[in-house]
Amino acid sequence: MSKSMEQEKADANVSGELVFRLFNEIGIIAQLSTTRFERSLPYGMSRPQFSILNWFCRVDDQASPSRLAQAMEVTKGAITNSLKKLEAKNFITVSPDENSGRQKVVRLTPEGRRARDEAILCARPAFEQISQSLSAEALITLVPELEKIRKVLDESRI
Amino acid sequence: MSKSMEQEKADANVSGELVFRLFNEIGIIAQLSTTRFERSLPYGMSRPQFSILNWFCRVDDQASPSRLAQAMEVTKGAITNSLKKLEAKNFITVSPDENSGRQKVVRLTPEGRRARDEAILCARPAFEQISQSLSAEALITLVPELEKIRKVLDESRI
DNA sequence: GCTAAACAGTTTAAAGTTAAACTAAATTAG
DNA sequence: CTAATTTAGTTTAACTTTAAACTGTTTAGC
Repeated sequence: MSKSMEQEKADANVSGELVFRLFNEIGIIAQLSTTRFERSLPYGMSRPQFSILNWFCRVDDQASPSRLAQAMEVTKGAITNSLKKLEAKNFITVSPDENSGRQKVVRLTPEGRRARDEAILCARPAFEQISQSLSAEALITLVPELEKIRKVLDESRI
Repeated sequence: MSKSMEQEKADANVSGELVFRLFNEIGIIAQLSTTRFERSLPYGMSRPQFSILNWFCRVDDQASPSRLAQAMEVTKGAITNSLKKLEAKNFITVSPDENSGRQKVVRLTPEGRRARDEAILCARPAFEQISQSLSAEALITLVPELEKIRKVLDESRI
């Protein structure tokens, strides 16, 4: 085996180990931060429910349930469930689509928008401590790298 | 309001927004990578089950269920459930603790160790693609930063 | 020693998720 | 135009997790 091949193999092992650790850390952080985040949310809102409201504020003002399912990366059944909860709280409206009899149109209500803004305010303190113990520079490099990883995973979804 | 105070506030907002995006990305990556990882695992092993086997290989060769619950960051009930599954597959043994009538001792079996090694082999291809589309340098800076965040979250757990 | 508190583990109910079956509507192909 | 396929959304069953109640054991305090 040539020297360069050996080196390549070593690199691969190091990367493999690092990728493994990477996803391990990410899994633990996701678990801990989701728990913390959900506890801080108002109106008995869950993280998936918040994500839907937030999506409407950031991406589009209306969508079909299946589009939301894709955006949230969950099954259609899960979305059906979440939309029922949000509708019961008057945070969204669900109406038939005039252009397609098999689709529905989901829209944010003004109450939903207010609830989302409030949720962000409520969650802020829970994360302020973390933002204090992390340097701004670290965050600035971290976030784009994670976005890249998310995109790779997302585009190569099975 | 003084100039520096204004600047401070702006920094806080930027950090707040970044922290928010950080945990959002982490949540999505965790979801996508966990799905991918679990699909690649052999013996109908779940991620929590794998984590337990992996813990025994990396940290200690025996432990009580409650120590595992703390290490895995899940409730005792969840551990009871996972240990039953692992015991049914003969990947662990659960015996009474001779020194304490209320504790149990969980140990990895040789089959469990083999299953863990096999799981790592099975999972490797699923992550190889990611490790190729990420630079080694990026990984090397990313992982320690995430470890730091995990520790902050972990130490300040509510 | 005895009682109260703390601790380890299990069980239960409630909640949320997935995969798959199902209903209904739209599209495609012949 | 009709039949087959695909698509949208709901429902169901199985599973996992949490929080809380519960059982049994150990430790502390008096």
